[in-house]
Amino acid sequence: MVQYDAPAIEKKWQTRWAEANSFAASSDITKPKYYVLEMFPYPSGRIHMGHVRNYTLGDVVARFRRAKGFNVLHPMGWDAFGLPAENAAIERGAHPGSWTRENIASMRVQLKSMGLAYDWDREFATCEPDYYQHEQLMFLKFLEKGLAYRKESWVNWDPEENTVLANEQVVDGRGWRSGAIVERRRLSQWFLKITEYADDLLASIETLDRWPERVRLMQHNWIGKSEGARVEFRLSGNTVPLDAIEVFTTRPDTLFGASFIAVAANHPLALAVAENSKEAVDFIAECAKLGTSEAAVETAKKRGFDTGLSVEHPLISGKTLPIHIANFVLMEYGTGAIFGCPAHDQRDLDFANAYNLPVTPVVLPENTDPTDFIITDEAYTGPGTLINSGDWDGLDVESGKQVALDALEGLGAGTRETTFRLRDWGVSRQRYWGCPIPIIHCDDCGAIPVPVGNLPVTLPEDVDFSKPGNPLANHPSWKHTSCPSCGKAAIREQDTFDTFFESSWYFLRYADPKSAHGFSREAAEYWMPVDQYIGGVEHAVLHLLYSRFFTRALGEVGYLDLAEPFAGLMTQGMVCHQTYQDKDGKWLFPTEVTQNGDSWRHGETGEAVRAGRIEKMSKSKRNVVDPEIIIETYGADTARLFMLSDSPPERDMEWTESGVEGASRFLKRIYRMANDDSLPATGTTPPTEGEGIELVRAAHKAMYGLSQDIEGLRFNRAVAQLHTLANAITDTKGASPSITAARRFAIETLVQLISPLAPHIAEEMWNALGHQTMLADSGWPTADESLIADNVIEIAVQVNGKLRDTITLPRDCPKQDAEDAALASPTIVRYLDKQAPKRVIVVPNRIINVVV
RNA sequence: GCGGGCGUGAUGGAAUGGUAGACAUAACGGACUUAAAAUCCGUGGGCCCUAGGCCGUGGGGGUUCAAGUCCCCCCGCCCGCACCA
Repeated sequence: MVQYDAPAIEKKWQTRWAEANSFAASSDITKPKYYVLEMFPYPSGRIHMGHVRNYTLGDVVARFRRAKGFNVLHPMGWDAFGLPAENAAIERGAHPGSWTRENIASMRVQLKSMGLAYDWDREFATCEPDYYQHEQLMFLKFLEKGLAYRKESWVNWDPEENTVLANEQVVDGRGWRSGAIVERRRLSQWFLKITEYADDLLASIETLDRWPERVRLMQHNWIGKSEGARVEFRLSGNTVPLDAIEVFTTRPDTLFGASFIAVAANHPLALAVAENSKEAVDFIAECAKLGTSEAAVETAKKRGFDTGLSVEHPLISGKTLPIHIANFVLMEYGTGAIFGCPAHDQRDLDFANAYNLPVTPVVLPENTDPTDFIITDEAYTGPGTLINSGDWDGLDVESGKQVALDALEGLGAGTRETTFRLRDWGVSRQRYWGCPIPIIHCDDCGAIPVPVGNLPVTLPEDVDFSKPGNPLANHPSWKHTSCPSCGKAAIREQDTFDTFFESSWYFLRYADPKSAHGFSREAAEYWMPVDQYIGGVEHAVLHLLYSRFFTRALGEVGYLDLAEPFAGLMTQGMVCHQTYQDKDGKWLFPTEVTQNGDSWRHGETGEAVRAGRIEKMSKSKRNVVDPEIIIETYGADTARLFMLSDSPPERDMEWTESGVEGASRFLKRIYRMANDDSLPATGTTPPTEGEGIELVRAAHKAMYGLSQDIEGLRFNRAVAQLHTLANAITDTKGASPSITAARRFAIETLVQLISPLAPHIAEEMWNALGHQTMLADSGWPTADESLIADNVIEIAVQVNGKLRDTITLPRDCPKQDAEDAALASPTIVRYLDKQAPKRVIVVPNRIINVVV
């Protein structure tokens, strides 16, 4: 009996594929292409199960398409800039560059052990000047076209570390490392004008028909187009150097219900008030501690500061509204000021209740008595008719909006306006490990682009992480240079790009990774768009939206002509595992725990262990399984097969030991089938009739079903097809020539069908079955559709929608015959109880429903 | 707070509005074995259990000949929110 030796088999075929360069994309652009891409990894040092899942999914698609005759591009590389490298530098003294490159080297070995069909010749790392120099040029071209600009913006500032913090580094308002209270600070930063494309990015979501609906919705909401009005409220006094406040609203219909004006803490009016008020200064400082994230701002308790100033209501003469500075108004959205209508906006109501401001309902829900309609702590945001609104009374909300807009425009107090929630993309980061922004600051000439001939601006290698702050700013010489315009001494920009910059065009680089121009137009236009992009749903908005923007911006500056970068998108779910804690609440690794029936014990101490919830694998909860150990123990094919079984790819999956065992057992089982000495010789023709025919049909059904399932990315069902075929092979007993010929055919089919999922064992079995050619080069079997459909079908018969009997009928039999057969069934006759059926519904080949 | 998703046997899941639970995992029974593992065969939603029947897709309502699937309301859990990638 041949033993299934996964490590030996996997090593053998990985070497063969590499020697034959089996998975290199061809430059023959006359062939139909297929571009499969998985989101490239950050080189953290070791692969985790999320990677295994992601790359297995992509590999199945790549191998399947290749077998079907496509010229497949399936590349891999490294998203190599980022914060963890700097943390390693601070915590362990490692240089970000060497730390990253070592991580890449070890992860590459791990990835290769998975047997992924990558074209490794196209690999690159974004931290190398050979990559990032191109984006420096792209940035300068954006700048020329006005797609990049500089403005002041807010950052989280850690006063102890003298550094800018990412939102994730702010924990409960404090710096994660220092514990110091984080402040908001204004810095001058570079922005890309993504808002220029807001309408196009929104409208084109329609064309992304192979994207998950939820991602399209998220992008839609993120862009957040809202139509409304800009309304001017004139100040009634003149104690500040401003005569009016501009407010953006989507609800001009509720203007009569306005009871206050609220401005952002960094609104010009707030700053003007602060010049003469200590309390205002304190309140603004308080708001600055909130952090910069939207979630922090919106979940914070609504607080405000009454400036003592007021504005005139534009429609009600003599009425004034107080102006507050409020912590829930964002300067980045709209005009940084709102009018509060507490009755019909929850935030405004919370605020009004806290500060005793009046609440006037102006929209009455249908079928409600105005005298009973009182707003206490729940705002009414639904439809209705206007009340308490002068001439507008009786209008419905929608027409009220139009009438309000006309009125405001007539009075010169407001204009129709469309705003987007989408903000321009701030790309400046005050960090070392990123692509330097190619700008030189001159006292006389201002911000001057580095001349194209002087690119790339490379990072200095000798940096010091022991001092607080940005090492690029602390570097003794790197920043000093001369102004390209006037020649005087000048200073380099010390900020680097957001790492989303690199990932916004890497898919283009793969098309032509050695190009001196980033990528060539021809290669990009042949390979793009990516036919199937696969990655985590956490990228549903930012990375995908930035890439869509980049594609447009690069088109604008002449790099290519492409509507959308990713034609098909699949977002995979997370890999989860049960969590375990000991009696002290300390998290335990699954390898430390042994299960005994329903209870768990610590493997060494024998102490009882509490098995907790199934959660996303994370280092902090220790519920992780190391892919390397799984691959060593069971083999990559087992790991891959288990990843694909059971859970649909877009859903979260649970990693279980028994599941891995099950996948391993299945592979061993089919390995035995393929090594069966009693099979007839290679090339034996399968029977076309007689006793083996049912097994042949089962093989064709599997070919058809599995191909459909892979095309539809339903890999769990594809695995079920394989099980069903394997079971059919096992169930077919007998040794007649017809049966053994059918069995060989079914086993060969099974081997071909499993090859995209478990490629190494498939090659080995193909070889054992007597084939000299590599399975990877053997094409894809096509089902004979005449063998798929059964000739007789079991059809359910319902009485009043309840299943009462099943009858067997020939396929596609006439409706009347089906009805007669159903009504002749003794069971049905009994249910009819001698009454004539009222109605009989016959759905051919499916169901018959008798209505009594 | 806003936005998005998910909820079906003990478990992961399957099901163009048409026989709910394909396929697998755990469990149980049997065969083989001195024994165990492996392997093979079988049982496998719940209840009343007699042919048979009743109830079942988070909860409640509705549309339909027919609802896991469509519509409305509610509950629970998970994810994202612009400097993590």
